Amino acid sequence: MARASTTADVFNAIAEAHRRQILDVLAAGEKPVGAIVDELAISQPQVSKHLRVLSEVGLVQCRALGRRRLYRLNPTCLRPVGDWVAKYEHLWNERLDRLDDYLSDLQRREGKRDKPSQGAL
Amino acid sequence: MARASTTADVFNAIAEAHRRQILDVLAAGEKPVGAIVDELAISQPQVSKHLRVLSEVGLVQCRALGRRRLYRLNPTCLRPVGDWVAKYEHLWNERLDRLDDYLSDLQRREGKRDKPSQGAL
DNA sequence: TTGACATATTCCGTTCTGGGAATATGATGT
DNA sequence: ACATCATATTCCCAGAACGGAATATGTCAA
Repeated sequence: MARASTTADVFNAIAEAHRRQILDVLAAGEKPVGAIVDELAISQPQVSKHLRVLSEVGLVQCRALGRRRLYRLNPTCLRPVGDWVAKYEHLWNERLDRLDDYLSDLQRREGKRDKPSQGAL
Repeated sequence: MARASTTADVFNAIAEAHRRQILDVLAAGEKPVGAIVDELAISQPQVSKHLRVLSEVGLVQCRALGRRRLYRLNPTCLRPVGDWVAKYEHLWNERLDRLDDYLSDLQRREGKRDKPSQGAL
């Protein structure tokens, strides 16, 4: 079967560092291809190809203006990624979470902090 | 140059759906390879290969116990991904953000809501 | 030691990739 | 019509991927 297509999935699309850089540039606002080429050190054909991938997964949208094409970020498509990593966020913030829980418990119950907070992992 | 190695980067490592599934399984706690093979519908060699990739980028860690190998999630390595998508979170929550801003302005200034909120994007 | 079990590795084939170079498409201005 | 600018596409290549099948490694039990 070989590797999945980069356009199969937002996860595959953002696996490429250059593509993430392009999204970062577009996060500042709608821009024509040339502006991306200038900001990053990528050749124009490469930028166009990456933009094609990003647009096929819906991460960017295009609008023609004269002989330029303005690309704009469509951040909604990053939600699946955000949701997926969010599941792990509390794990790498575990220490802080426990502190928060502890403080919340202190505030709420005023001295009855004894919940063992189910030590999974 | 061809495509980047899956072990080059956490982003590349999690691009594969099967690898994300494995991480999801391990989020519940340390498990031997066989348990992952049972929970998911992936052959044992494939699971081992995916675990190797995940371990090379640091996403999982291994511990030998008898003839089994217990794999455990190392969620810290997902932070770069979390941080990267976090930059976009406020964009896909924009409507809520604007509502929040609006309400804050209402509360703070009591009726002077006229700031055009700089329409970037 | 021998056999059964748990996991890792190697070999193979198909598929898809990112980059470079060259070229095609398309719009603007004169 | 023409030259120029802005972008997209095609052709090519080396490299890497996943999956399957087979095999190697390593551990326990008797």
